[in-house]
Amino acid sequence: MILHIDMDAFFASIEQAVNPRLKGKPLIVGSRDNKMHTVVCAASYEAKALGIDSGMPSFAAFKLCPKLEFVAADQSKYIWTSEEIFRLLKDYQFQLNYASIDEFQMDIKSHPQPQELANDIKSKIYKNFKITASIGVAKNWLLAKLASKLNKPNGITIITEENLLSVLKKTPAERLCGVGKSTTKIIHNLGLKTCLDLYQKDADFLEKNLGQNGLNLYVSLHSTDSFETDNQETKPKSVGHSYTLPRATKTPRFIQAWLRLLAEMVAQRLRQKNLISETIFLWLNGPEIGNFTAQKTFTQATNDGFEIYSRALKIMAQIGQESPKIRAFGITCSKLTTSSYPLLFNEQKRRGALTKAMDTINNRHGENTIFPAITIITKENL
DNA sequence: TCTGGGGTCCTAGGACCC
DNA sequence: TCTGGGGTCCTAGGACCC
Repeated sequence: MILHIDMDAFFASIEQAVNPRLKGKPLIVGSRDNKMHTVVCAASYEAKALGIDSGMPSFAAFKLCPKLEFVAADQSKYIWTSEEIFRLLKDYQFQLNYASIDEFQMDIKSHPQPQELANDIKSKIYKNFKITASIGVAKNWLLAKLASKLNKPNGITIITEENLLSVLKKTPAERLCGVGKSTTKIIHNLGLKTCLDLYQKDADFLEKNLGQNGLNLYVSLHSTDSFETDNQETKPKSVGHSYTLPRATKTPRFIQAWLRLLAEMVAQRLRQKNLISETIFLWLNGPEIGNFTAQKTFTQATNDGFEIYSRALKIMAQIGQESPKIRAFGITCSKLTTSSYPLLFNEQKRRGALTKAMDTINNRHGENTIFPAITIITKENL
C-alpha cells in the first residue's frame, strides 16, 4: 500500500499559521508581489469558498472579493517547512519519497491499520506546524494520489480492493494525474468519462489512442509495485528563469538588460549547484511573434552569466526580425554536468575569477550587492 | 488591471554515422 | 551497379504538473 500525503492549500496555510491576523480570512498567495499583476499560487479555503483557486489571475480574484488578503510567495519559507515535514515523516521508518514541495509518498507495505496511521501522521503535522494535510491510501502511487484529493481538506480516503471500482466510477477521469486538457478531450471523444472507464481499458487500447502517455497511464493505474526510487537522484535536468513585463516593449537595450539579468540569475544558480550547461534554451513571447522558442547546444559547457547571455543573443538572432515587440522572455539551461575545473582558456580563467569574486561578495553581503551594471536598466519603467 | 514561473517528459522530423 | 537499414543526437513544439 502507498500512502500519499497532500498538504492543504500549502502556501496559504503556512502564511496563516505564521501570521494570526490572516487566520480565517480569504487569502491568496501570489507568485510575485505586484498584487494586481500576478496569478494565484495558492488560495486559502476561505478564498476557495468564494470561487477563487490557484491558476486564476489575481485581478479576477480581487473582483470576486475586493477585501482579499494578499501575500507574495516566500519560497524559502515553504521549502523549509516542506523539509521539516519530510524529516518528521522519516521517523515512521517507511520508504519515503518527495513527490513535490507539498506532497509526500510512503510505502506502508501491508500496514494493518492505514486509517490510524494516516490519523497519526495528520495530527503530528498539525501539532508541529499548525497546518493540515489530506491523505490517500491505495495500492499504487497514482491511485493514492487520486485518493488524497477526494476528501480535501483535512481528510483521509482509503481505496481498498472492496471500494476500488465504486470510487473510480464516481470520479471524473480528468482528476487523475496525467490526464490534462487535451487527453480529456481525446477520451471524451472515445466516450470515456470516469476513472473506471479508463481503468477497464486494456494497455493496447490506451496506447493506440493516447500513445506513450496512454501506456504510462495503464501501467500506473494497475501497478502494485512500490514507487520507483530511481528519482532519488535529485540532480536537476534544467535550470531556468523567465519574466513577464507589464506590457510589451521593443526597446533593445531594455530587452538586452533583462536577458542579461535572467542569464545572471540562471548562471548563479548553476554555480550554486556546481553545474555547467551545454544547451541554452530561449523563449520569447510577443504580440507579433507569438511564442518563439529555440535552443542550441554548444561544445563548451558554461555557467558564466555573460556567456549564457551572449549565447542567448545568438539564438535570438534566428528570429530574423529587426526589433520585435517582446512581452515575456525566459532562459533555461539544460544538458547539465558537474563542473570540473580547471578552466581551459585564459579568457575563461579571467571570467571565472570574476564570477567567483562576485559570488563571494553576494554570499557574504546579500543578494545583488554586486551585479552587472547593464541590468540596472531593468529597474526603469517601461 | 485581462494569465506566473518553476519544472519534466514525449514526439516527430532531420542530420549524420556505420 | 548507385543506395538498405539500424542507431544516435539535435531541435522545435506540445502536454502536463505544482
